[in-house]
Amino acid sequence: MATIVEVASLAGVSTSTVSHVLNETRHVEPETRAKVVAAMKSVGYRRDALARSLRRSRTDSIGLVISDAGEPAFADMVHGVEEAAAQRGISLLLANSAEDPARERAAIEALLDRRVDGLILAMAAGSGAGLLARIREEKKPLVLLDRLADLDVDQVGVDNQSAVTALVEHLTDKGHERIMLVAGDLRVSSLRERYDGFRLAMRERGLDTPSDLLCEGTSTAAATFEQVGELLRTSAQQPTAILACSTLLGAGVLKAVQQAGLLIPDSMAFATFDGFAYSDLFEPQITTVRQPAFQIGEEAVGLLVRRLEDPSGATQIHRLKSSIEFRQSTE
Amino acid sequence: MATIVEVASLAGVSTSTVSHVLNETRHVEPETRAKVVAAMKSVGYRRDALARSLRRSRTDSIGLVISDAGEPAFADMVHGVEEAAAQRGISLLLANSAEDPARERAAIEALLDRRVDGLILAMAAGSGAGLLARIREEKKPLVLLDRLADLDVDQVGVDNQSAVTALVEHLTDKGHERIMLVAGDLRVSSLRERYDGFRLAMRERGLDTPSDLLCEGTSTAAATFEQVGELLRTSAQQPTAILACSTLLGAGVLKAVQQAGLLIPDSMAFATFDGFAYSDLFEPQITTVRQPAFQIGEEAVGLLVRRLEDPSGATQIHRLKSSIEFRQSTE
DNA sequence: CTGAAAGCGCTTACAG
DNA sequence: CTGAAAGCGCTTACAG
Repeated sequence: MATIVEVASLAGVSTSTVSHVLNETRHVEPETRAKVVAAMKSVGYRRDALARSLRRSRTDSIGLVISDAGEPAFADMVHGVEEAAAQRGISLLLANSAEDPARERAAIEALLDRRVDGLILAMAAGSGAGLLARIREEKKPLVLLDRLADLDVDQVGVDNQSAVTALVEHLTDKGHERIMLVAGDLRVSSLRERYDGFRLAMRERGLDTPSDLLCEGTSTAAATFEQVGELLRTSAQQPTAILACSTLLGAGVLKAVQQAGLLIPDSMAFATFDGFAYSDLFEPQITTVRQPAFQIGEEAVGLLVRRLEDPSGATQIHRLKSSIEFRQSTE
Repeated sequence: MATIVEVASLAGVSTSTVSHVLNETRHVEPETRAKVVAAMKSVGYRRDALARSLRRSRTDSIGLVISDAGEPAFADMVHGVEEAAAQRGISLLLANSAEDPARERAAIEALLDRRVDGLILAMAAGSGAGLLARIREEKKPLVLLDRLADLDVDQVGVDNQSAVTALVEHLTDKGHERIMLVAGDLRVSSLRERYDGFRLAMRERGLDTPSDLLCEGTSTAAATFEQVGELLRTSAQQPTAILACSTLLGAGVLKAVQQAGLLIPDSMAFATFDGFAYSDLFEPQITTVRQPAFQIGEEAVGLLVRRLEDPSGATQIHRLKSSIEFRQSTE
């Protein structure tokens, strides 16, 4: 690998000059510049971003730690982050915590070691408050993604409250009063928000949800299948509708409903958050809350970049609007 | 950020010693070590991976450039790469070319600037041979992912030939002779292999596929929908089965089939490569070739690491086996 | 068993 | 308009 020194000596100039033509950071006489450019060409010069970063103490890279690379919504967010970063000439370091706080911690430490300019984080379900304190301690710009926290930190997510309210309104309008909520792991803030929003919206309509219509704590499709199946078999008050709070939970519910021999929508209405890819091609067609996952990712980069430019600006918390696709499953 | 110098002076030792306790790279007296460790704790020392990389001329990072972050199979491969890299303490730099050779080139240049130890690449459809030559020129270890090339480079993909042969065998056994192939962009090597494999397998069974049963060149679901719809409307010899070579193509086909008022499998058999997530929950249930995408990703990291350890070893080309899920759509 | 010092490849005040 | 030189934070022969 050729270095700036070789280029300089070949061109008969100082390394300062080479650096300045490289960065267009001070005027260089056209002839001098031409010699430098020619020298760079001839040795196949490529600037070492590491050395540059070391000297400038910024890396033009950011770290993204997501909690569950399996969920399609997260895949779209990663996609959005990548796109927005690339547009700005920022490199993306990706890590997946797989909902494991220990892996999450390790990933973040590795990212900090690499001196990323900032972090975007979708926290693992069980991760403690210590983690964020640690990042703050390092004074590293941080944006929370999808899973928000009640803290003074930049964040981007979706408006879970209003989405779940709209869904409850839709279902109650259709005459449903016994709605089962399949909520998932309530340590995940987005799921907690959907859960709380659901109960609030129900109460506002004078409806109370008995505990055997609240299925929470599962975090795999298989476990959800089991638990929902059990509830459908044993519950004194059978639901007329089921609402799942993520793709994975929805998959478990669908399987349980099918096994119970229930038909959607005739014997059971069903709606889910996030939903399935290309689902309009298949039966049953399912009412789905779509979060703008790609844009959430883009927005996270936007916030992070803003923060890098203005470290002391006011904290921003963005909640993008979900859209609801009303389909046959709740007809 | 505390540096090794501060730690050294606080502990009353040289920076050499600090470095050696950090890396456990030579014996240090227990007492000395204790002082160093205490000093590191007290200043909250964190090693600068950049400086370390610069000095050692290796970064313990790899770059992954994929061609289409939208396809679920690629999402799984990324997932596998991330997992395998993390296990080895390697950081992952992710970029998406979105099938655009210019973006691909830019991404690779950025990665090379960052001195990644190696590259994993799923080439964009239209990317020229120059790209690989360029990487070879830089003597950067490279593994080709999913989209293989007829070159002396480490590669991991799937055995498209045998998968498509099995599918053709399955369909012809069911009595299908007029099978439409929806092949996609034939500049993509995996799609080319499926196309060639299909024609070969058909010929071996004494079947010739007329050109109006060969749909190729589309690379979006929308374009595929249009083109397949057109063929279904105009073709002299209507197919009794359709085979799609990717998820995206399959989505276009399904829509066209539905619009044509054809029922799967009664009036049209259908099978696809890659397939849809959770598709066993929905109707119609579709015969699908599943590639082990996650393992392909893991394997790519394995090959790359092997190459880093043994730069002059023999080139390895791994083709993992796909599995075929036979479902109702081809009954 | 430990330290002094060179050097990785850049950027950037400072000087002329 | 350009150059000499310090310094970013490490690792690692070399020496004792």
